[in-house]
Amino acid sequence: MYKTPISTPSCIVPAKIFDCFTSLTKEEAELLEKSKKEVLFKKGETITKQGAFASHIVYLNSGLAKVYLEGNQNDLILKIVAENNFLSLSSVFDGNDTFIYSVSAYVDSKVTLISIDVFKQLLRKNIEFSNQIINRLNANTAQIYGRVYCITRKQSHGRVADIILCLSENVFKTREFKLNISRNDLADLTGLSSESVIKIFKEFKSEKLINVEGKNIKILDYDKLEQISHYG
Amino acid sequence: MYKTPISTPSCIVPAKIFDCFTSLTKEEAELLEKSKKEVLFKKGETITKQGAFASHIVYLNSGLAKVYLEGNQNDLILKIVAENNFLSLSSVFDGNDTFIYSVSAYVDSKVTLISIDVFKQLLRKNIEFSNQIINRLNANTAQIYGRVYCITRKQSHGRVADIILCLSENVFKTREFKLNISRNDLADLTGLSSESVIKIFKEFKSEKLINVEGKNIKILDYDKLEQISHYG
DNA sequence: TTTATTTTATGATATAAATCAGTTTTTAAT
DNA sequence: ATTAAAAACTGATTTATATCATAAAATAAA
Repeated sequence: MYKTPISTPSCIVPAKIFDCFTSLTKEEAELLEKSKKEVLFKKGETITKQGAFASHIVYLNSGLAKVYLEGNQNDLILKIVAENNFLSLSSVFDGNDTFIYSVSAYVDSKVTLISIDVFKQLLRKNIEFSNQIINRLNANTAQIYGRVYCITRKQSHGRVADIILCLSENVFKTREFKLNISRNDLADLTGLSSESVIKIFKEFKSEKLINVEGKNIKILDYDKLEQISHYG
Repeated sequence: MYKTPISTPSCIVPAKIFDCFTSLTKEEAELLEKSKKEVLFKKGETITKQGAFASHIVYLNSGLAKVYLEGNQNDLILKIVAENNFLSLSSVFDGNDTFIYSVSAYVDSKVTLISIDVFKQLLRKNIEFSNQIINRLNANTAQIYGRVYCITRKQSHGRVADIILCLSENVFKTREFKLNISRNDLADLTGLSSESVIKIFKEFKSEKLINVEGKNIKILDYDKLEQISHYG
């Protein structure tokens, strides 16, 4: 029964107004424009594959995706990424030419691929851009630390409550939403088995904390869930 | 029984030759020199405190420290930091003025405190410096992802093997070393209870994988440990 | 519409690891 | 040198959660 030391939402990197590309000069923007490619990924498709050659920086223009580490039987979802966020920023860094995680689309998603060389050029040229990227990397760090804490220190009920709240607040931004994320993904998101997630959903429902009708979720007792998330 | 998808050492950010300060101009170096403070921390002392106001960037000149999230009863060690590395880089980022984790010294350690304002100025002025920091942040990300995987997907024996190997390879850089890290810290490092760590140490000893005499550890069967770490 | 396949659900059982309650050893303090 | 306190160790017990086996819904495909 600990109080969470971190208030950052653990499932997603908060997407404040973030458009680092506005800081580019006309010239730089043109360079980017020339070298980038927009691609549409369908629901369920793999956008980047762990272990594959990381030739591009991937930016999510619209849609919803999961970033995850692949295991043999279960994956571990590191974060959910919403529109206007990078999907593979950490691949920029020197001496790392493979994707350290996989990304796949939850819904149809529009993605921009930017050549790593061009991206590095921009980082080298434009200090404002570079600083915004630093901020983004740091936001990522805060998010992942929150997640590490959640998964390693909270027990099952707390983790499930955490994810429900995080999805509500940061992804769907309403207390009643259609969860286009499977129970199995919720398991990968909480580090639990899917059976455990389902059982806890049922418990939460019988305790009138949430209402679950198939994929539709409605949060009934926000405060209680928050309590479970913090002390669970 | 999965094969680890990530080969990054999970307990520490690999400390290659890394001295971002060499990229500073004379002028910038002077600015840094004027504003920085060197402080000596004794073994066990707290260097930064989670939740406290983050007024400085902290750089570890010499010594050994742990970066950890505080829980109510158990902490979670995010990483071990060796000399010539930053202890609190993620505090630079805009909109975050508190330390998101605590840092304490394992051995007597020399630390440089750099004003965040000056640090941000340097980031804004010197693009080479800024890029080196980006690299460092990305190395941190790779490390923490490795750790997340280790803690959430491996079971006890694999986690302990992982930590023994990581300490040997990356911290002490020899197969026989004096472990100035308590069993309790090993627990915080593996996400296990200290009793479990002790029992697994004992098992590894009886299986002749390691030799443990109090604080002295010697790795006897490196390959087997690696196997346990990967498939555990 | 029917069939096949995937996802969700449920209860019983197994098990990994925590907790507990001690003892012994080591380290620190007087 | 003696005492106090902290860390390390040990075995017994408990518990949280995974696994297993199987059924019911819900989607997708034919």
